Amino acid sequence: MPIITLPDGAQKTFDQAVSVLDVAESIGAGLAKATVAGRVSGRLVDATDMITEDAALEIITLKDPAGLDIMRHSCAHLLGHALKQLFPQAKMAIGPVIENGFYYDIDAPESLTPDDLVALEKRMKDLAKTGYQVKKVMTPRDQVIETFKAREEDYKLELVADMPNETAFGLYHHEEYVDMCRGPHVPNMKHIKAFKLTHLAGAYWRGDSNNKMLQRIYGVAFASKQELKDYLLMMEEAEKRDHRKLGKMLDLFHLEDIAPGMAFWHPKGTMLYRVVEDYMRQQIHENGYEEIRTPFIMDRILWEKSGHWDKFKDNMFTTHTEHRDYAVKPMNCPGHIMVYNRQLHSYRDLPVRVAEFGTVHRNESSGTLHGLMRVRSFTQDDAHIFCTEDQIKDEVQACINLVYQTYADFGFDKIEVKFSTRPEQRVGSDAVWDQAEAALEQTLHDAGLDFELQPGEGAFYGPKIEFSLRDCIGRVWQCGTIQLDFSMTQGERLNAVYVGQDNDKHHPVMIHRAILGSLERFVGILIEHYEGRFPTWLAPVQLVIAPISQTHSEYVTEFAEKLKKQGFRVETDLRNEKVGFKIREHTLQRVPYILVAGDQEVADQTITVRARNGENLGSMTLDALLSHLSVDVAQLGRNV
RNA sequence: GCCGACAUAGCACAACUGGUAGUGCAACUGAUUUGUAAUCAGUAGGUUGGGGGUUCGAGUCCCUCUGUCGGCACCA
Repeated sequence: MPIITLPDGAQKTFDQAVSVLDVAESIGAGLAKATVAGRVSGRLVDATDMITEDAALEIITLKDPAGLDIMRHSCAHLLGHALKQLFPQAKMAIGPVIENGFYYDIDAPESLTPDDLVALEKRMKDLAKTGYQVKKVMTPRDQVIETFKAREEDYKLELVADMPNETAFGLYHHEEYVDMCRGPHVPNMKHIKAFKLTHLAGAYWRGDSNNKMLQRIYGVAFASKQELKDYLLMMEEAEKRDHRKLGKMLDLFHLEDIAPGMAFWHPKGTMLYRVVEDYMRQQIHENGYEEIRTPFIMDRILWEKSGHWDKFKDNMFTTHTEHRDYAVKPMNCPGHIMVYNRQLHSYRDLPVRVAEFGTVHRNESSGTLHGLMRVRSFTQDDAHIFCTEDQIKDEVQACINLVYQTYADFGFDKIEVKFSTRPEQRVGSDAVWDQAEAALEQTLHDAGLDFELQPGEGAFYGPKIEFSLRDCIGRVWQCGTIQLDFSMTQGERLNAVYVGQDNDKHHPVMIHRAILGSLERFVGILIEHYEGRFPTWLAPVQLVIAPISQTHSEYVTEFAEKLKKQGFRVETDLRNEKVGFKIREHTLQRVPYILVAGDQEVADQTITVRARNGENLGSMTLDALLSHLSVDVAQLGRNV
């Protein structure tokens, strides 16, 4: 006689075991129709699962984020159902839920084409329309194995073998198609109303590059057709923000075959890059760092000592002259230790903070390259802090603060934080790693930051905190990082020392940190974040002045000179064109202000100001314009 | 690196099953002297990513290399 307690506190008593659907039915037919699953005492269950004891029950519909995920997961099964009808030889691997949708990895003898995707989607729609019931059957282990053997589902069999302690598995019967899943799933395919297969890609079985590459079919699914439509429209809009597209359109940079993964920065892109770099330079000078510059190419011996040669040589470019082997630096840390080591340091000197806009080269595998986001040559706003163990917490905290302050100035408020611990390939003892990981994690907790733990993802020399931003279509890119390193300063490595209070020599702890990370990547993210409509302080060209006719050219040129003297980036457009034509062009080039001068302005000694959004700010004197601009520039990227 | 797709003028794109490589914008020349998102006319621009092959004939078919795009693996 289960007593079911609903979220509002209401209780219902039943004579016998009931399913979630039964309870929903008892409340109302509409609710029953909308039910996709249930949450019984906090655990998600299928709508058809029986409740035998007293329980708290939440009925899950598509309005619930969990319901949406369940439907997406079922949509993956629907894909399986359609796929096996059209491609009976395909073997199903895994089909999980991801952000906004799902994918299914399959092993098929033929390569699927975009046309196949269209056909699959149509079959899925047809199948969903029939509104068939999904039957869940908890099936004993040997019977599951028998079922998948008969169906030659080798990958499912591997999955079963992977769970040796399970005695029974949930098999979901979608008419003739059978899939195995922990569930829950929708009870009826009528819940799947709005989906689209988006793209095909390769993916390794179990994410291991030693395994076979399967074909992955990606899809998105939403509760309603409208939401799907909105999503697709949003993605279409988002793609217009692509930094590679805007980089061409706004003449910021280009890439070419002759140097894959290395950007050619054009004058406007270089200006943007420099504004970012100069901002960061000011930040480091205000925060107690000293700027240095170290060589691009150093003897291989150094890299052997630092541990890079051992752990990182596949990604390093090398060169040699006469009888010496060199490597192009993939990181700045060894060079920074060279600078640190030129002096004997007292504990009183610590922390020593050395910073460099360090250009590094890494031989990234070809398939990883991606516009400015993943390149082979990039400049880091890198710094290394040499300090005592007692100083770690304060120094890491200061770095975290600098990250948040900097990102806010650039207009970012959504920052994803990750904490990565010891990888398999590493230097340093476990005791040292214990200490380093504990120190970083404690600081993260003290800073009150939510973070995602990434076990095994740390650098080879130490654990790291990562700060990531998203690009226009939601891909996550690591930007800032704080890494703790107890190893590289040791005697057997690069032997950095300081004289302690006890008059003995000690090895300092080294904190590797970058705020923006790669300037290339950060600028790429900025381009997408602002869709090229940079706030005035960042805009490569802040103002363009156009005369109404050529008789006003001299006035315009003089006006521009005055603005330039005040440090503004201003261009004149003296071309023999109509003002409407020029406005169109400079608007498309996203210039923050377009200034126009004709007879009226020359007579009044003013200029007419048009903002980027098309708003007419009226005629202003030079002084009025300067004060308007100074307010605009001072807010940086905040409130933009 | 792996799977798949793609590569045509500075840019965006055309070119039926193999049969004379085009259009728009930009560029250049000239006219126009312009008041807030495109003034008009003309000119020039290409070893169709590189190499090889099939064919009477290749942008188109095949092989190969390079690069790009979407993922996967990688990401200090």
